[in-house]
Amino acid sequence: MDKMRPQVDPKTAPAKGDELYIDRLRGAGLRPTKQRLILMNAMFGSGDRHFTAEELFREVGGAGASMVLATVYNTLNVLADHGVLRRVSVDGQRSWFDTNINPHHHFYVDDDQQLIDIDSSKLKVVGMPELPEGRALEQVDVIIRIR
Amino acid sequence: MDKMRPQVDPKTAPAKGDELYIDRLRGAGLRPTKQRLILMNAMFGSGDRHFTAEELFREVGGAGASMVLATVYNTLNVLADHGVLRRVSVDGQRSWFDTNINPHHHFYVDDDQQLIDIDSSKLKVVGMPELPEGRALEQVDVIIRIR
DNA sequence: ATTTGTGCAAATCGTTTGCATCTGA
DNA sequence: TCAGATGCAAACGATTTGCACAAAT
Repeated sequence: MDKMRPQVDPKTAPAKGDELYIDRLRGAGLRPTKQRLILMNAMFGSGDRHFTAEELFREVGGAGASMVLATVYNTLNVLADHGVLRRVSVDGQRSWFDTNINPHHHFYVDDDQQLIDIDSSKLKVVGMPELPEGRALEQVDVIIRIR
Repeated sequence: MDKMRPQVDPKTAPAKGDELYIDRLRGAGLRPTKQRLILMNAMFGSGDRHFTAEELFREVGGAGASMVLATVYNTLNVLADHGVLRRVSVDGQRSWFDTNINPHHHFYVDDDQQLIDIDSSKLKVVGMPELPEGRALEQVDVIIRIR
């Protein structure tokens, strides 16, 4: 089995559409590195989407490509921690990420492990209870599991 | 404690409340084994609660005790699959289980990794969208993350 | 006698970490 | 220059699995 082989490859030089992502990264206080730009392009290049670290890694070339799996994990975590991505917990196994950071909800198709957005204008949570003493609201997740 | 009465190892002797659990297991089509009864007692012995496999394992004696960790995992999975327990996904790391199988929701305190029930009479989801073609509703999870 | 469950250890899977090296500001 | 990123391999934690043995029906 071939090991991941990272390399400095000229073909991965910043593309023209990158200014947007460079700004977005800088705006979050993050350095726009080559790897991050590759990931941003892959993630945000085609509308709202959901993926795991492994999936995104394969998408940008997998083993022997532009970066190492650990970098994908690190980057996704950093981006989620800085509000560029949203983390979604659907199963106890792996972490999902969502390019849509606006409040919204999800269908989760158990059988084919797929996330589908639900606009927050349609589905609402009413009767939000008082939070326990001294706690602050962080996020409301609604996951509708279907099969 | 009564010293006159011969002591029986609580790990091997069915307790008096066990008929209830035996029925509940049989009702779910499961054999009431010694290990399962120990777990049922621990889980359901004190109102609604939340726990991970590891936690429950420690509670019933941990290593060198009444059963092996893998059995706890297997049992919890079987019980959840048969509707005796409810699985709750809050983080991408480990699986939580809930003894309350009635529809209800949760606070999740991020900092101390704690689940708190929210009665479903208070908090409701309105505007449930149509399910995607050919899908059936399985469960609705609302998790209010707080810190 | 069959079927089902358990013990145990090894394997697997997803993810993180330590450290040397590299890179962007 | 120098904090911050990345490569890489090893470590890790949670969970599952394979197989021989034990227990429940």
